Amino acid sequence: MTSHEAPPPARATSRDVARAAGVSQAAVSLVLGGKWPGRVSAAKAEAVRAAARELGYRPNLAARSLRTGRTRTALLVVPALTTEFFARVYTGAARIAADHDFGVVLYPSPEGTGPARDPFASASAALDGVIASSMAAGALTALRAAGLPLVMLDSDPGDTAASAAVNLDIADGVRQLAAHLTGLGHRRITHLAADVDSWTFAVRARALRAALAGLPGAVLHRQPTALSVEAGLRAAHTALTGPGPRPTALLCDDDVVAAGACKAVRRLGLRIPEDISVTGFDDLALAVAVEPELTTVRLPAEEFGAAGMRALLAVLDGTPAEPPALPVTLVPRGSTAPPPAANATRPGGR
Amino acid sequence: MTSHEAPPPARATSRDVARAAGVSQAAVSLVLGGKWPGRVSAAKAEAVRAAARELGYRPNLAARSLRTGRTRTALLVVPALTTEFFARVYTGAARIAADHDFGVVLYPSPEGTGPARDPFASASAALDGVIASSMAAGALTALRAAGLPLVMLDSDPGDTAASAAVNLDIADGVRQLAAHLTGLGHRRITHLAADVDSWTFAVRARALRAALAGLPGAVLHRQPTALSVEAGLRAAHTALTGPGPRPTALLCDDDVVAAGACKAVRRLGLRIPEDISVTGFDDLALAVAVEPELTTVRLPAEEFGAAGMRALLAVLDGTPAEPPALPVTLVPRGSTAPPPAANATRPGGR
DNA sequence: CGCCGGACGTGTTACGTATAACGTCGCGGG
DNA sequence: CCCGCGACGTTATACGTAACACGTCCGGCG
Repeated sequence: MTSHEAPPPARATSRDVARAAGVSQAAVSLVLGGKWPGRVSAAKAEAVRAAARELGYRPNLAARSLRTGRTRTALLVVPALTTEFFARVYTGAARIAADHDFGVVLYPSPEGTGPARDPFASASAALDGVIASSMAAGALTALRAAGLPLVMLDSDPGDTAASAAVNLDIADGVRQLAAHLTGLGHRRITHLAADVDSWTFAVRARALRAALAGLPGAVLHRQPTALSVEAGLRAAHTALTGPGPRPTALLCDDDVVAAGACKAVRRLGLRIPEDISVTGFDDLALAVAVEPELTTVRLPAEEFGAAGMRALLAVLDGTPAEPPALPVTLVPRGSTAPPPAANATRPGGR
Repeated sequence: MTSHEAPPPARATSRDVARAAGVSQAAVSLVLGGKWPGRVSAAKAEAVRAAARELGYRPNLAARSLRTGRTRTALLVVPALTTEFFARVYTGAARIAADHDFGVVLYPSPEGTGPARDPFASASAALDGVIASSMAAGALTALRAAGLPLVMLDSDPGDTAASAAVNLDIADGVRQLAAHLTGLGHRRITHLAADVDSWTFAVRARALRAALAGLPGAVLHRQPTALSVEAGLRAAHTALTGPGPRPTALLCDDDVVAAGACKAVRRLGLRIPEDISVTGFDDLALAVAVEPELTTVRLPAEEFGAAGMRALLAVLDGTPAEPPALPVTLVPRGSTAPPPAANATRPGGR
C-alpha cells in the first residue's frame, strides 16, 4: 500500500490522477469510463490506469450520479427479510447486481399496521429501478406512482403497472405435489393456505383445485393460516379435529407452516407419515431440520432474485425480454406416504 | 413496457421550489435543511414548505452528498444473509437508521473461498461508516484500510481497529446454559463447536470451560462442526459413537447445529431429552419447529443490529459512548432433562 | 499545393445542493 | 444624528464527474 502519509486519506480525484499521469481530467474520464475505446492513445491510457492504481483512485459516486442522473442502485421490496426465502432472493439479486456495478438496497415492507414508511425516504438512496415482491402490497402504490422501472416478482400477469415480471412456475409445483399425493392414494386433502392476499398464494389454491378436479372421490378443504410455526399448528389442529372425515394429507403453503402442522399432528397422537402426510413449500433449511424431513417444493429463491435483477437491467438497457417462468421441483422426503386406508397396490412410499 | 415516451416528470429542484415560493434557492435550502432556525421569517418559510409540498420536491441526494461529503449510508457486513440471525440484525439496524435518515446497504461476505470481492465496489455506494460482524473476517482487512468509522459486532475487545464495539453477553449465556445442564445433573458434556475462527465462538468455548472447571466429575469434550443441519448431524454422530463414556448432553453453538444433532441422536435409537439433552443457540424460528422444542439461548438479534447502528451514529456525531454488553436469556424448553443416570434428588425437569 | 478528415487531446460546462460571505433594512443607544 | 447590530435574504461558489465542442497535428488525395 502506498498511501502512507495523509492522515485524512483525502480521496484522490480524477484531477489528481490526471496530474499524476500528465493528462487532462477529461482524458482520465475517457479512459476509465471504458466507453470511447479509441479516444485516447494506448500509451496515455496505460499511464492513466497506472496513476489511478497508484493513487488508489475511486470515482466519487455522488458526483458521477449528479452528472449522469443515474445511481446504479436498485430497490428490492420484500414483505419481511427475516424469512429465509427473501434473504435468498436478495442474495441472488445482489450477486447479479454486483456483476454490473449495481447495488441493491432493501425495503422491508412493514408487515404490521401503521402507515408504510415512505419507501424512498427510507431507502435514503436515489434509485434507478425497483424490484418488488407481490407480497409487499403496502408499499406498491407509492412505488407505482414514482414512475420508476418496476419489475414484479410473482405477480398477476394482468397487472400492467410493471415494466417486467418474473414468475416462478408455482402452478406446476402444485401440480407435481398434487400428483405425488394422489399417486400415493390420498383423496382427502386439506390446504393450509396462507391468509395473505397475494398472487402467488391465489395461484396455489387455483392450481390445486384444478389438479384435483377430475379425480373421483377427491375432497379438498381449505384452512387459512398465517405464516408461522404457531399459526400452522393451530390451523392443522382445526383441520384435523373438525367435523367430517379427517383429511389424510395436509398441503401447506410454506415449510414453516408445515413444521407447525407436524407438531399438531403429533400432539393428536397421530404419526407422520403413516397416519397423516404433510407437505411444505419453499424447501427452506427448516425442511430438513424437522423429523421426518418435509416433502416440499423447492423454489429457486436465489435464481428468482437473480432473474429479477436481470430483468431490471434489461429494462434499463431498453431491451426488456420477457423471461420464461422459472421451474420448480418437487422434493419427496419422509413426510409423505400412502394414507392408512390405502390398499397396498402402490408400494412406493419415499 | 410503459415508460416509452419518457414523460419523466423532471424532478423538481430546489430552484423550482424557490421560484414558486418567490425566494432564492438558498432560502429553500435554509428552510428545508432544518438547521438555522431563525434564519428565514416564518411567513416565507411556510411559503417554501408549501411550494415544496406542491411540487413534490425531493432533494437530489447525489448533489447533497457531493456538497456535504457525507452520504448517510452505512454498510453492514455479515457473513451470510441467508441465516435468519443476520437477517434480523439487518432489520434492527435498518430501523434505527431510518429514524435518522440513514440507509443501510449490505455486504454479504462471500462465505466460500476465492478473493473477497471488493466491498466498496460491490456496495456501489459511498459510505459514511461500516458495521461489521467479526464473523466476516474476509472483508475486514480491506475495510480497516479504508479509514472509515467502523463498529464491530461481537469482536475481541483487544481489537483496536474499531471505532466502537457492540457485544452480546455471550459468556453469560453460556454460563446460564452450563448452570442449567449441571443443575439437571449433567456431567459429561460435548460442545459441538462452530469451526469458525471468530471471537464470538472462541468466547463460548472459554466460558464453557470456565463454568465447568470447578465441578467435580465434569468432563467436557469438543467436537468441531460447520454451521448446518447436516454438519451438526455428522458431528453429533461422531461425538456419540466415539470411544469412552457417552456424553449425556450436547451443547451446540447454533440452533441449526442442534437440529442436526437431534436427528443424529434419534438415528442412534436414543431419545431426547430422556437419554440425551441437546441445547442450541440463537433461538431462531427453527428452535420451536423441531420436536422437542430446543432449549436455547435467545440472542436479541434485532437489538444487536440496532445497537450497532446507534453506536455508529454516535461515532459519527463525535460522541462515542461505549454501550454495555447486551443481555441474553436462557430459554428452557423440551430438549433438556436430567440425564438417565441421575438420581431423582432434583425433580425439576422442564 | 491546398484541403479534408481522422486521430487524439483539452477546455469548458452543467448537474443540484449547502453554506460562506455579503448586503440591506430598521431600530435603539450613545 | 449616526453608528452598529441583529434579523432576514441573496449572491456566489465549490463539490467531482461526464461529455460536448473545439482545437491541433498529420497523412493522403485531388
